[in-house]
Amino acid sequence: MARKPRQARSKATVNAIVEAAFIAVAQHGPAAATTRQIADIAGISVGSLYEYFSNKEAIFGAMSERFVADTVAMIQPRVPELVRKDMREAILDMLVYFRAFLQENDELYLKCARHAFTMDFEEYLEPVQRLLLDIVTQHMMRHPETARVRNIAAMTYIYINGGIFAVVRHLSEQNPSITFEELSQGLSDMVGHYVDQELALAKQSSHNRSS
Amino acid sequence: MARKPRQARSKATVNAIVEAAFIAVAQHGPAAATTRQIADIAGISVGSLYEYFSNKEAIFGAMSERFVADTVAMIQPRVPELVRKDMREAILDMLVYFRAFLQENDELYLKCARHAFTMDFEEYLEPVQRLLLDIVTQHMMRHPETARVRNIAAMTYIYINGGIFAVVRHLSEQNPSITFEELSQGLSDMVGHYVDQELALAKQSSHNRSS
Amino acid sequence: MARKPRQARSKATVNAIVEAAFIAVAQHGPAAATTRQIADIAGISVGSLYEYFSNKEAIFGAMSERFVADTVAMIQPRVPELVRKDMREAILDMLVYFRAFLQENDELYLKCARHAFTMDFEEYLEPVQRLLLDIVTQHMMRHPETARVRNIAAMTYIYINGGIFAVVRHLSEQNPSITFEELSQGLSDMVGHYVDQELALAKQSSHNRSS
Amino acid sequence: MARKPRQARSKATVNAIVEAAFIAVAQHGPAAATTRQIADIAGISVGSLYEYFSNKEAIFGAMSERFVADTVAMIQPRVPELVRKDMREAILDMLVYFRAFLQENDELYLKCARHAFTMDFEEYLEPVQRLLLDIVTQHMMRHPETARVRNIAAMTYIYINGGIFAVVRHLSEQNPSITFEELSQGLSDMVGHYVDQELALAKQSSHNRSS
DNA sequence: GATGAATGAGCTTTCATTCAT
DNA sequence: TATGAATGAAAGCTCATTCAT
Repeated sequence: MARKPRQARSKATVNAIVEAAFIAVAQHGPAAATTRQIADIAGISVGSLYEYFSNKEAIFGAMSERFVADTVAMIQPRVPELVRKDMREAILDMLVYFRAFLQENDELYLKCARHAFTMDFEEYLEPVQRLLLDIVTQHMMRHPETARVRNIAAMTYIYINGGIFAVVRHLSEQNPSITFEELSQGLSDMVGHYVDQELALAKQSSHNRSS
Repeated sequence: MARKPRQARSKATVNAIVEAAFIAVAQHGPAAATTRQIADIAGISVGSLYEYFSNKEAIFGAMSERFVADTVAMIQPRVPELVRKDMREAILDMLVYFRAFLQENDELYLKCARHAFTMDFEEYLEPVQRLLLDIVTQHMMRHPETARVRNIAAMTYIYINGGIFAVVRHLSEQNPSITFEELSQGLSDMVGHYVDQELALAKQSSHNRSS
Repeated sequence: MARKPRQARSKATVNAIVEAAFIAVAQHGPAAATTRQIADIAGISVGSLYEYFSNKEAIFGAMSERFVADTVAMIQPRVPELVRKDMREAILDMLVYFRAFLQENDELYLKCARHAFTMDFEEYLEPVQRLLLDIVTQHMMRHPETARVRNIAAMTYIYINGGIFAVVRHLSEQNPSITFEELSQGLSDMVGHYVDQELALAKQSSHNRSS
Repeated sequence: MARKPRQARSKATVNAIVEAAFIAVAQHGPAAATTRQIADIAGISVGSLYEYFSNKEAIFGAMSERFVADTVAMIQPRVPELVRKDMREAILDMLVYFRAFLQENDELYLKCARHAFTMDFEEYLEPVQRLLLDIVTQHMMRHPETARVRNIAAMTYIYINGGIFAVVRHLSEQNPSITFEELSQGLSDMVGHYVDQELALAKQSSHNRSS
């Protein structure tokens, strides 16, 4: 069982371990990353590693939490700016931010994200989902006309899951068949057009009803 | 004399191994599935297993190929029917087919697909992409007006990657926040609306140009 | 989980492992005896050891069974001879047999027995208890007068537990304060005198009652 | 100035460590009891523990000494009373005292004693032996007729070793085949009858000789 | 070809012991 | 003196791979 060392130094060590774990997983994948590697990269002994985490699984858990926290921290401060923008532009911006985030530190997060779908880290993803739903909600309040769009929940689900996966996959590919600009433009237009079309249909249907 | 029989038996054994591997991976995940388990399920010895595959990795490779081949074999015969249909309906049909495919044999493929994003099976995905692009192309030839839609490559890319992932994830979830019908309707509308909107924009722009 | 190899060779290997375990435990005690040591002594690899036993505990279990089986096998053929003899002589004989048994193979069993009280091998001891009780019963049938002795169960309990322990301890001591002859004579007389006294009391009491 | 207090505190800490060790061993057995546990239970740091004991082994040694000292301290004050009593009664009393001693503090000593036969604590047992021999000697001086009993040393050896072991084993059993009363009565009678029989034989033999 | 017992490197995890603070 | 984080040797156990039969 992991002892609970105090405060300052301990926090730094926990940090170092989690960072080392990201590096090890990026290099070898989660199955092949060993506790020894992680300890070595973190510059500590295996014994110390187990002072801070009760087992390998716990390290992976901390990685997920960290990844999610960093993702949220990256998007959070940009929310006000995003909700003010036009939807297509907001999505494009987010995709660009997301790409930069994944490519930081020699693509550390990107390399891990490739494997992340294996780890049961989906349970940790909830804060990200909540944040994105929050953005959608705020955006809708500022652009009330979009409230008429049907099936918002499904669209958000598709966009979050499919969008994230498509981006991660694209950035991981050696020779992608399309450019990142085409991809992000496509995602942005797919959502944008969908909303426009829904609004057109809504207007038309209300017109029909009133006539 | 008996030259074929030997090859036939070989093929049958290879088949049995790959099927056993699917079962083992579905049960324990790719990292925890052992060669012993696979051999046992296949009803052969570990020694024989290595007669047909040079190592565990090779089995995973064969699984990817098989998965892709089966996917293609499932869609292929329905292509004529699909390209004849309205786009939204065609997509809905494909999603239903895909779901049935993943859920066959006690969700054998679904359970494997959850982990599949780890294995470097993406490189094998190309035949599926080609098939879907082929469907799109054929569809466009039968519905020439859609030829004006821009960015077809990107849309297909997004749809294939995002769509597949969203479906696999959705089917794997215990308590999905949306129903499969909402998901498939969403995916179908997202593409359908996108195309409609593109066509509307195209018409409008050609109108502008001609005036 | 321990595979179950077949027949001949496997039986020999299992034997070798158990014997190696006795040697290792005799040398280092059960807590300090490692699977590596056992495998080395048995002349096999650690991997093989786990082909035959699912874990260290299982090896200890097999040791207990083996020890008990050997003990029974040593006494069993002498039962007819023992039950025919006078009680004191029978006990002396058994103690001499038991000593020889413990001192076989460079005191292999003796060295292990010292630690045996730790391992929960008491549950395996039942066959030995049953055998000794059987001897007592047979003896009583041949010497019907002893049937009047009270508290046979308690005496047997004390003799088995206390006697075995006293002998093991004595043989383990560097400088025992008494000789083995004194010890065995003492045990034999303790039981013999007890029975004689009980019979004397019984006779006297029946005499009193009849008068 | 403050010279004693330091020693006093030292002594108190050593005491706390030994008591903690008893608790840890009772809970987990000697092999599984860790220095960390012992330090935690003692309310000190591992570092301090090594200030007072050079290693784990030394703690076990102190436990043995303490156990023996406590045993002696328990019997010592009752010696005058015991030597005055009839032998059978004296033995019964001692067994009852011993049981109470083992069952004190939620069976702390009993739980440890089960494992004690492993630790080389036998070398420390000598003071107990000396005490019991002393009791026997004093008893004989008060009951001079018993001086004719042969083999006193062997009887004492058997009684101490066999008796202690039988009692510890009995108290540890879930479903003992005999009651504690039967056991203690048996032990007391075994010794009592032995002595009576010896005296009878001695009288008879002296009679024979004188005639 | 088929077998499966044998291998042993290598994994996760524990814990007695040390030593800078 | 007291602390407890750090250490790392060493334990139990697994499993991909080989090879004698």
